[in-house]
Amino acid sequence: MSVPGSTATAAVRTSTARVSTCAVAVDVALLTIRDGELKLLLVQPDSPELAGWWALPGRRVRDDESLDDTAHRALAELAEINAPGAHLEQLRTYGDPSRDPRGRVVSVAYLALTPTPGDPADHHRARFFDVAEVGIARGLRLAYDHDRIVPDAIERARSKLEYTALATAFVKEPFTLAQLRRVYEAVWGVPLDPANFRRKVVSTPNFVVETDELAPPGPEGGRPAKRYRRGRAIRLHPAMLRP
Amino acid sequence: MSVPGSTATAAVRTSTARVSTCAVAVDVALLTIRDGELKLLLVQPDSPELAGWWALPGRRVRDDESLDDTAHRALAELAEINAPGAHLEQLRTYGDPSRDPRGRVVSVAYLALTPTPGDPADHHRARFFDVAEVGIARGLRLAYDHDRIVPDAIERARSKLEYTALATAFVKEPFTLAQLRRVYEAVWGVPLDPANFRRKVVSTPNFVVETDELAPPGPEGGRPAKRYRRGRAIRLHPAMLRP
DNA sequence: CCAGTTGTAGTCACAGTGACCAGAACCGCG
DNA sequence: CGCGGTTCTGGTCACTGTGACTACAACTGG
Repeated sequence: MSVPGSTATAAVRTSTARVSTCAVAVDVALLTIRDGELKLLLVQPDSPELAGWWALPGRRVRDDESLDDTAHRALAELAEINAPGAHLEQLRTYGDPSRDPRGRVVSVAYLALTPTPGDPADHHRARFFDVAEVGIARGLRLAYDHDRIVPDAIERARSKLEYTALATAFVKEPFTLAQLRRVYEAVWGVPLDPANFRRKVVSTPNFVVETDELAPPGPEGGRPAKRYRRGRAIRLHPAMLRP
Repeated sequence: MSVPGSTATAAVRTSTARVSTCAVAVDVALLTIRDGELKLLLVQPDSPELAGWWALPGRRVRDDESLDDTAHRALAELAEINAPGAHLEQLRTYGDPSRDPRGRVVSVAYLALTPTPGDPADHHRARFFDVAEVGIARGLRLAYDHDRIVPDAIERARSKLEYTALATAFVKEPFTLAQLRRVYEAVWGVPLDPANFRRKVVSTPNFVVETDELAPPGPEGGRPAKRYRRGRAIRLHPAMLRP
């Protein structure tokens, strides 16, 4: 029951002995949508012994830097992605003592969502991968414990689409409801009925706000679609449950 | 747009310079239900300059210790609570550079839920507080940034009761549906209709499993209630939304 | 036995949703 | 120009889940 090596009386003393100052890092799982598919940003680590492996962009935390700043810096330095407006939220912290073979590193994982960036990430050592590829780990080797972080990030995104207005973080403003629907379809991996989706979105208060603009039809033709902007709603009431 | 003091070329080098190894701590927000009210465990910090203040039980992470182990150790050492079966989950990590005046400490906050423990926590420097007291911070001084962690913990518990079977973590097995209902009422702070609550719980697959035992009526009398055990469901489909 | 309390079962109206269908507004082509 | 093909938008209908409520069951103490 009780923890070995400690007693209640010893606990009263200020505990500075036997306490390590481990390194703290931030790893970012950046998701975006490209070609109608959900994509994950991965980079090749610096370490020569990890050649051929891929990893989430991550940086160690500097002493004067907030965790959010470290996340932004990791994206900027490792993938040249500067998106100060991107949605960024903590996922969870991975602190297993053996997760990094080079020593004790506690990693704060972040989830980032952006509209498709202008392809600056395909430079040097950063690429977007289809999440289906990563999920089955088909030949793709993920470094450290990032194969545990990635599924958590994807599941977080999938579930947050249900009860928050987070889907709008994937599209540039203004957007059509079809674009927003394709976000849900890509993240959830299921087709949705356009009419029911529309009814649900416009009936949810402050999810999106209508503009008077029209979007030109795509290459397939079709009726022009109204353009919308993000509403001020954070949570959706009631939620939009996946089928 | 770009991060000051860093360039893309500098990023390729292995970055060991300018990186701090900050201290990592775990703080635990333990919630339980006593006298029909939601209670939060707080302790008096060791530091003499924090006399009169209260804080979440927290410990620094040792180098061979997982974060979960540190959370259990914090509860054991600071409040003599040894509950290996208690529900424990990460809340989020607080890493603002100025959150601890004594230096850079990154804190991984945990949420813990237990059935009412046998009052061992009222010893030396640990007490349960009504969350209403803490919420309004009525004369209660919370150390560090724990006044930010506590509302996050309470809100997490409230929302997780909606879409997970977590309410059963607050009651000892076997339990009656009235006990389970009082969990929801205490955490959400609203009364629920007994009949509708019952219909909802038993119709949700694998939320609870019926036994053939009966619980004796309480001091107010009344019909004996059937006893139930936790089902194997983790998530509730559909969710039990708060009114 | 009776009033009070709690647990359990059922009824009714209503909101939200999935599965459709139909029309509106564009496209390219003959 | 008409016409089929496509997408967007509005509507109907059946069904589910829920809130409000009533009724009954099974115990208590006086």
